[in-house]
Amino acid sequence: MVNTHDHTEPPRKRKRVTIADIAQRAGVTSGAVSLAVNGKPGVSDATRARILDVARELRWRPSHAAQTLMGKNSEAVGLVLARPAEVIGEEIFFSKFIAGVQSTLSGRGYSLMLQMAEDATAECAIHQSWILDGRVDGVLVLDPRIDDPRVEALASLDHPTVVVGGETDHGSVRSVRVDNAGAMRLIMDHLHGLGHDRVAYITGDQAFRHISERMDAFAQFCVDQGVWGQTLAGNFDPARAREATARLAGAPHPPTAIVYDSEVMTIAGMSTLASLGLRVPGDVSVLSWEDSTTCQVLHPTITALSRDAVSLGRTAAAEILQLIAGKPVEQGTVESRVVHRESTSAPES
Amino acid sequence: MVNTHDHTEPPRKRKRVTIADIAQRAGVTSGAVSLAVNGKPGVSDATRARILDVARELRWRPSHAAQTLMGKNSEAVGLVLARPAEVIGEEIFFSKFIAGVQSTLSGRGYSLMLQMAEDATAECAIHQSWILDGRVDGVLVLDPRIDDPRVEALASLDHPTVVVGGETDHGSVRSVRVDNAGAMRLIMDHLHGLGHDRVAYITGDQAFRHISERMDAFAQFCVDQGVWGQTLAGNFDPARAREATARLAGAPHPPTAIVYDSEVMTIAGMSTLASLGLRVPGDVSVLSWEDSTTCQVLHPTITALSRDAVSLGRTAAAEILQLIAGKPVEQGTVESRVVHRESTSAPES
DNA sequence: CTGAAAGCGCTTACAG
DNA sequence: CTGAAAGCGCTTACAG
Repeated sequence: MVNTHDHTEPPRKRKRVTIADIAQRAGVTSGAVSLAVNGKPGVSDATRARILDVARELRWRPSHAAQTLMGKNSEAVGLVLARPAEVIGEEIFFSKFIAGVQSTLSGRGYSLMLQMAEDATAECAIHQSWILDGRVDGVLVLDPRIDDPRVEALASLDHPTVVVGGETDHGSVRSVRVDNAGAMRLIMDHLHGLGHDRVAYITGDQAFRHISERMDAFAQFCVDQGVWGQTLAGNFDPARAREATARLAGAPHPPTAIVYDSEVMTIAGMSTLASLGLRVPGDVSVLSWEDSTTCQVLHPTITALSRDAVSLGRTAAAEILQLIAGKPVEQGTVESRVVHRESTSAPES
Repeated sequence: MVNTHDHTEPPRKRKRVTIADIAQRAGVTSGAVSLAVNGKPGVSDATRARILDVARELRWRPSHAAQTLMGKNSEAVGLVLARPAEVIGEEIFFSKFIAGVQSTLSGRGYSLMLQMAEDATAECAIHQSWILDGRVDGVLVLDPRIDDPRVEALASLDHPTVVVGGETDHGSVRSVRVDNAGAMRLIMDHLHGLGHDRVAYITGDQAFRHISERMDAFAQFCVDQGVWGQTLAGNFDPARAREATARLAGAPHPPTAIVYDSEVMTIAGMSTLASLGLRVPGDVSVLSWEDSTTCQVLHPTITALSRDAVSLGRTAAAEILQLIAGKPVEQGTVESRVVHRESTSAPES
């Protein structure tokens, strides 16, 4: 018996539906289909309706690759994280920021391209290849360092770029202004207002521009207001925050308040104080430069600077979207405020 | 005076360097260039060397769009998060998982496409468009729900898919096995071993498969070992965890140990206990199903199930990469262990 | 309003 | 080993 199936096509991947298929079925040319599906003038309403019907029926979807080849936007924004996986996994800031970026992007149908890099050089290389490949329409740069090479490199590519936490407006580069100095003044006003005049500040990595801005503002405030201010340079490492805290607590004349640069550092510091038998806020007030659920539920609850990383992300996303669309950028400002909770009070002595 | 600049070209975007440019400059055809730069046979070593030199000199980079149009892989993996931005910003699991995925992906030059979605239906739509657009080579699905529609939908697309936290191997769909039942047994062994026989479990959202697996294992253990076990269904909301904790604490015969399904819930519960004047672990032991720096630095430090979300992410990424490469998938298992800290001890009574 | 054609930047048979 | 050509799926002038 002859196998009549010998001549059937091999079961190759079901072929993609193209505008040519639609054109054939609708009895027009592929050019007409292109105009119709893109809502451009050049086809009659009747023809357009017929073409759209066929497209729907065939479940056609435009080929993203072909469209990009013709110069269409990729509808994606790039973000490279140049920090170790462990830090990104711990610091609540990153997930909040990304969540904020996402919520704005998703609303407009944009995706986020995310990658991690060893250092700023690798980060640049990734941004560059994404941009040259047309895989992203713009990129977001986080936490510029002092004399950051990335800003320069990206400016020379002349593509939409938004820097978060630096004041670099430069060619096609815009930035989300984060008023670190102002936020530090809010913090110091809060503590000074409560009556503290011996304040310590345990910092993150001062190679970052935002950290150095905070340090400057701290020093400035102390000088202006006659507050005894002690800065202990850290690097976001909780172990180091613990040491610094212990050193301060053991000093002959310890501070009455301590400010920490991150949530993780704050928690580490508080537990150190507790283990040394010091009461918060009775013996020393504590303030965190990052708010979180943990700050709200810990005992005592922690007074924190709420700069709202989620809306920082939203703002950055909104700016890059405007830049991509070629609209004038409404430079967003992210508000910070001090949320007063149990961990700060007037000094007892 | 005649403006000699009238005839200069407008300063349009500097044109892309293509293989045609290389071909012309090297005196060959573009076909030859393609073979040369892709390391394929068909050109002599001398020609190849010359072509590569020119390509380097012209700083040529292949057009990603043109390559995908010809069927090349996109070198990106997709992940859609179907949870509210607030939850993603708070739960440490997500950032750890993403960090883990990234660290494996980046090592192989892959990027992550990330997007947030309202619900599972929207998530499916995004995955589908990414896959059909050829923007991703495979997708990762997190936390399958009971009777999850996503798995079925993705299986029908016949593209590499890895489900994290479900046991669904099905067509082109693989899964990272997370032994929730076994982990719950570890937890209960720990508590039972300390002498607890009245244990409460405050859960996350039981619509998730992984939560329901944990609940089943909890009930099973209690029945088998004669432990009085009380499950209070929650939904990851710290406020709800707080209520549940207060209710338990106020019961006529309260539990001697409480297990929480997430870090945020645990912290909320601990602070509730503290505000009710109950000591941890003196009056009640506390155990968290998610480990973090916070668990390590809180006072008391929190006994936690360390399932290592970072390596879960790494494993998932490794599997999807194998699936994409068409290699047999070595199904990874993520180990869990109970890290014993201060918040659990033998019951005092 | 509609059709026929060129082109985006690459890859891949097919001849020489 | 090398050249000339077709094709991937779209968009966009350019004629009718």
